[in-house]
Amino acid sequence: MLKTLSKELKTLLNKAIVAVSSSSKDKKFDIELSLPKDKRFGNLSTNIAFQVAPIIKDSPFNTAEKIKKELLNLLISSKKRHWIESINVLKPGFINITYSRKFLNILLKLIADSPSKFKLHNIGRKKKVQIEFVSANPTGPLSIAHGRQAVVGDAVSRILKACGYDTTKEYFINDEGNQIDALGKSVMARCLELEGKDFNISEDGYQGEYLIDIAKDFIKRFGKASFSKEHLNIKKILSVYTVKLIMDGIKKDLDDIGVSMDVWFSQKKLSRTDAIDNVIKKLKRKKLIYEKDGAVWFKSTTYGDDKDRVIVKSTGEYTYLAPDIAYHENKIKRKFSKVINIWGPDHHGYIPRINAAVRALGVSDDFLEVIIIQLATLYKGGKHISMSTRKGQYITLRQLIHEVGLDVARFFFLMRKTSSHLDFDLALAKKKSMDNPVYYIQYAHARICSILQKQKEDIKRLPRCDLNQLNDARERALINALVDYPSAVESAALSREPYFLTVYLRKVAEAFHSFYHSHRVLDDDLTKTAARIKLIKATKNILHAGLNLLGVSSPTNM
RNA sequence: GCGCCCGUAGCUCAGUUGGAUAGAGCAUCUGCCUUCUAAGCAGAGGGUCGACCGUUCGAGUCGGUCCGGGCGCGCCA
Repeated sequence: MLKTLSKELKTLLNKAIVAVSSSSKDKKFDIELSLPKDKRFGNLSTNIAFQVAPIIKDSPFNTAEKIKKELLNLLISSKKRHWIESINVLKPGFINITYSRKFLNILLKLIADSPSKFKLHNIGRKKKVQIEFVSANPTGPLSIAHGRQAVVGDAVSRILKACGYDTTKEYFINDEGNQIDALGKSVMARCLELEGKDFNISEDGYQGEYLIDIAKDFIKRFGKASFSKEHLNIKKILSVYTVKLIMDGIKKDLDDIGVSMDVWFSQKKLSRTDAIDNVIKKLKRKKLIYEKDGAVWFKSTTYGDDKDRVIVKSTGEYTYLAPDIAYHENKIKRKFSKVINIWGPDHHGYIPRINAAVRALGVSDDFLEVIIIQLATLYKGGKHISMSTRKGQYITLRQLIHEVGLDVARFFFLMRKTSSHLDFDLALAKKKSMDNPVYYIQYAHARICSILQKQKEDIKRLPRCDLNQLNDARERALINALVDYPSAVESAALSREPYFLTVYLRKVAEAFHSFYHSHRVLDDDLTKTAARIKLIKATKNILHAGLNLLGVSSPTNM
């Protein structure tokens, strides 16, 4: 309904502009109807007069007045005229549109009684979108940084799905290569250590203590005797075994933070096919491959990279780029219309080359989208907690979830723009008080549930609901906040920024708490009660839907 | 040196293709629990938007130069 209305308004505005300025007939204006930052400017606002003013050589304010006049005339013959309360022109030249009471009532009833029909704009149209995220090397437990990537990826996926996209969440497992060999060696060293033999973990090895457990586990299952430094086979088996155990751990960590992947894509399996060789051949045919210094190079500069990249080392081994190009070719073959990669900031230098590769494979510029999630740093009461992966001195994602819980962890990870560093204050996250924005929102939901429960017990029958009863400023503010939901979700979807939703939900919760304190829902006046019950049901549905898109629960009592 | 992110209230941050009086939360201060959850509400104070130029009807937002902070620049993955 909201979409129908805004579409209609845009058409009418365009007609109005043509009427105002006969000269601009061929110029099509991209009219934007945005949510004003303050509700006293109405429900929708447009700055179109600023664009038209220079053309008709009049002030923005006068232009706005002229457009408004035309718009009002056009509206008379529109079926949607009853949905508009007023159109106002304000100071510099904004045109503000306010929904009618009737329209708001229709929306409110819809949200309260059949939220599934209060549709989000179907901007996705079932387009296949793949979101690849986390894809952490299986060399250790997930870090806080991975946690943020996981939660953002998951929330973006939920939000896109809600907007009509067909999403696939995917994890690329880097289960072969030098790092995996180093991992095997490190576990081998731990095994030797456990047997009291000589051992050393090399510079590029992994020193995390979690490997000791894996070593113990391995010895328990396969016995001691098999170990000596010469056993290369054992080392291989050990790598495979370790990767599997670590991946199990990673899957569990993701599960614990509410993230489930649709596809686990193994690099090793990809390597077993001819995919990598084939894709290199394909690039060769396009004359994008050459040899230099004994290595094979990909001419990524053709597509905007600042230097060409090695894909086969002089040793004959692939660099990481080779399987990754093959992986992206695989994504293309799977007919996704868009692929979103979510990476940590340490990978941003990698974007031009993978972009070059994807374009070399012949898909359009906007096929691949890379989102860099800035780091999340942990604080405890203002003190920074430093971390180092290799040395294994860090707080893992698992420990964090254990300390603050899934809901808080997820919400905190989503609270900031992905391009901003995130300060995660453990002390704040653990507080069960109003400082904690998660509880603030969940508390609103729980309060509503409690009132609804009481209403069920106390009042048997409510009179017919008249939503015009909701006439106080706070009630109207709450209604206005509720109807912005589709717009908030859409902003989050298009910008791939779930934090829009966290901000929006806070606003709704605030409007509710404020309403709650100035009005009793269960009033002696049962007509008022009936209307307010409808209002809080609608609020509950919006809070629930929004929290759900973030993967945060909506408790019925707290 | 090059590239990316950031610099807005004491702290953590919003500010949607440039737009209306620069906003929240925390912290500080003042009020509010005999009535549906006080994990709450109402209100107050707090700003040279890092600096300087420029673009224009209009700049926190765009461009340039500089200052400050974080990260990345492998035949690692």
